[in-house]
Amino acid sequence: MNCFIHADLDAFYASVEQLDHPEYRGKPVIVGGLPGDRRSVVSTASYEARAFGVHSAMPIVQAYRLCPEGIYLRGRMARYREKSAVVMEIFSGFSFNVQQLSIDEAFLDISGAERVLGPPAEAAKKLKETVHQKTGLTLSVGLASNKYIAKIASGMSKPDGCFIIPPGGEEQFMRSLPVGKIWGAGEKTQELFRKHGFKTGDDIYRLPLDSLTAIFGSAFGNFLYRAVRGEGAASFDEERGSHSISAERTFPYDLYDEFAIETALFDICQNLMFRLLDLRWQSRTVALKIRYEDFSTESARETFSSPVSTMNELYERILGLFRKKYRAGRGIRLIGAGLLNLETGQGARQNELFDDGEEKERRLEETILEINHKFPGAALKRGRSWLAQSSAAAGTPNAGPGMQD
DNA sequence: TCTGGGGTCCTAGGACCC
DNA sequence: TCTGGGGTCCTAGGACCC
Repeated sequence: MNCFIHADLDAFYASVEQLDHPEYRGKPVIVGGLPGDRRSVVSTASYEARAFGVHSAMPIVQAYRLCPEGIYLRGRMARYREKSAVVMEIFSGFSFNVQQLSIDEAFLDISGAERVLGPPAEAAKKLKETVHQKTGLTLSVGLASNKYIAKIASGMSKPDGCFIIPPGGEEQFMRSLPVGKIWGAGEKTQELFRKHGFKTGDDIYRLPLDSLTAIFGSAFGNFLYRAVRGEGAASFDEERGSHSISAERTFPYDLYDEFAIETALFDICQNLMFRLLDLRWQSRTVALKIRYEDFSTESARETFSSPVSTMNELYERILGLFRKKYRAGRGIRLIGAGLLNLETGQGARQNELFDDGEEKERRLEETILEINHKFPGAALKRGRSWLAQSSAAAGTPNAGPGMQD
């Protein structure tokens, strides 16, 4: 009999802050931005803050209106990752098959582990106790015969709870479930549910497959058909196929100046290139994203015959897309770039394809990456002015390294 | 109340080939 | 002399998740 635990840390970022700062305990803590930060949103609100109506993804200015006495923090990702690693390590002690979904949640396959862990309900209880004892954090847990239902169950047990769907009870659970709790159905789909008068899983259960696919499309219609019958989603079990990395920036005020926009793009490309080298992956497809003042969003992408090999090359590819796409005069609130369809670096690089300048360039970048890696405080970067000179000189790096610290 | 950043997956349509 | 069908690769946009 299959048995999965979905374990989810409660109000994770806010809880870590309350642990590290005892004076925050019992008070509304809002992680995501300071009250004056334009265009920031709430990342995590402590349960004390939620009582004021503050929740994730809410603009900070709105949160401040609801809860001016709150403690506002920008957040410390490095610290959260550290705590997360400790928790994931504890999970590994309970299951050989831990599938981490994000920084604060994971599936634990405990099928057939009854002799070691005791009955599943006992295992879940012990897991919560161990995490609390060793980290001070509380955990919400869902237990079911498949991952999809375990995930929904943990959400319904929050905070610090445990919700068990007994084997054989899956279909009944899904049919009585309010559609608002169906995982994977967001705002737009909820609108469709309302339009068709669907209130619970049972309303979906009654429809034949072809009606569901007519309303929701082929993929999601099939998914719903299975979900309300208590069957797990296949997508949780498959290996993730494609990979991509991206970086974007929202400006506090809309940008109109092309030089300023291109400077931001340069920074973003630099960040991307270093991450790409660090991962030792390759990509032939670059992508650009522009969000305008009215929040309308456009994107462009292009696949090249060869992978991106240097920072210079990445920037030129992205810049090419930007100049084709951007209609001058429109205010830009966000600019972003990405590398799609990442492939593993296939052992030896095709160095023979690079000319001398490119090869030197690439090595310089790798050196900078390495220094940044060893001395995280150094923040070594290549200046944009240096790049402009170097590309004008057709790949002959000049002596002045143009690094800023 | 104006709406982050980093991801994944799906859809529809075009180009091209056999 | 008016137009099939399948496969593959690519692009833009959108929905959703944490």
